[in-house]
Amino acid sequence: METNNQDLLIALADDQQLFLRSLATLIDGFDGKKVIMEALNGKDLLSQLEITLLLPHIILIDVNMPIMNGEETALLLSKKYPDIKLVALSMKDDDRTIIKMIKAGCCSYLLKDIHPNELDKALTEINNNGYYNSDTINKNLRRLLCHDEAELKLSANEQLFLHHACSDMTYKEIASKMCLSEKTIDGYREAIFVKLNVKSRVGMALEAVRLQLISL
Amino acid sequence: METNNQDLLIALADDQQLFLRSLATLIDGFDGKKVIMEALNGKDLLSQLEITLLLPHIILIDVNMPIMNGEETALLLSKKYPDIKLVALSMKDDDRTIIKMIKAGCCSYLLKDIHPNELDKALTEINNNGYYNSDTINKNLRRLLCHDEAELKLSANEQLFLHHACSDMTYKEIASKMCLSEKTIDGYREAIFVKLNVKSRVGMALEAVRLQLISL
DNA sequence: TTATAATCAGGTGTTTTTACGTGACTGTAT
DNA sequence: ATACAGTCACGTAAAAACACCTGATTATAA
Repeated sequence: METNNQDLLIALADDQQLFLRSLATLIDGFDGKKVIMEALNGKDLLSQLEITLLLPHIILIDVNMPIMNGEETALLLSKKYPDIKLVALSMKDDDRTIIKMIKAGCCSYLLKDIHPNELDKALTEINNNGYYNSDTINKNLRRLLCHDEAELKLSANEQLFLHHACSDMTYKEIASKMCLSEKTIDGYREAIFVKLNVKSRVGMALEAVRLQLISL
Repeated sequence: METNNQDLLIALADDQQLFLRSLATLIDGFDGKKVIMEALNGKDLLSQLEITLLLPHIILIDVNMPIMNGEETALLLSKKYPDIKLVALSMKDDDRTIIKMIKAGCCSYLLKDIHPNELDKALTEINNNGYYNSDTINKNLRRLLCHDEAELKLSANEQLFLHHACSDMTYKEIASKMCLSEKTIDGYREAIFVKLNVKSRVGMALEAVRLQLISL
């Protein structure tokens, strides 16, 4: 692999192989930009970074990956390689995800349906200024950061309960599976009803899916 | 745009612009293959086809698109342009979606996480043989086509009920909203429980989301 | 130390959901 | 005409879900 001293070096992490390889091809076509690393998940990316002699300047990280997702990956990377600029890449532009990735150390959040020209521009700006935010994301950012404290916090047990609750199991069965009293389970239920602002188990389950607290 | 007489001409439809353009770049790099059309949705694709003088040999269609989704698009295309080979492109490999797209006229179903080499091979084979199916899809195909008749059929009222059931409303409220007896509603519930093979309203709601009978 | 919050657990009673059986009324295909 | 599938409706009883209350324990902060 030939690289120029002047090149802006990029690493990619995305579980969709076709997109990953395509994007690499596209970026290699950009002026002065070179993809030096392609990973299929966060773990893959980290192990590649450990053995490489040539670190990238910018890493594009898909938010939804198996094995190690975007948030975990970004958190680890921002600690271990604070000089590398991290960019979140996602299909969705929901508030919570954006906040999550920014807090995890990303200096930008790009949607997968942007135009290649904007990506090119974004990479250049991130290299020059250290950040880039698309208009659509930007206009919400202040509001997002203000509401940051209103974020949803579930305890470990509440999260586990929520997962079990998104099934055909009864609360009794869940209590038994979690080795807790039915009444404790009932407490979790009430707490989550309030936090998610719902009035029934169905509402809770669907809201959990919407907020991506659980995946289908 | 320069094309060679020998080139295999490809059209693409995908709502994620970055993927669309990247994929085009990738495919253009394949030997003897040329992307001559890129559309962001089914409607866009159809209107481009109507005004073009140069029809593609193969069209890659994303299953999930806004405005006009993959299934509708494939159905229309296979009627209007029976000579063009249609290929479904999707992130998910769930049975129902595959069946849907094959029935809509696609001669192949490819996952977005395949390796570029396999895509290249697939395109060549589709041009030569008229079809291509990846191993993972292929091994299920016979089973899928057998179970085809077991497809899910909900009456209009059952569908409406299902939508209402995916909310915080009680069955009583749903009955009132649908101007039906609670007992009738109860009948819908039982029928859908059997059809979706679930044992509770939560299971029903989540399964409905999984099967994309309802959207969030 | 006291206060504060988080977690776990129990009690009581109501409402909702679920299971199962029955029958009437359509339309329509044989 | 008969048989069949689909829709709507009612009844009963048990199980599950929900609301609102209390108190014990533990950890952490003021």
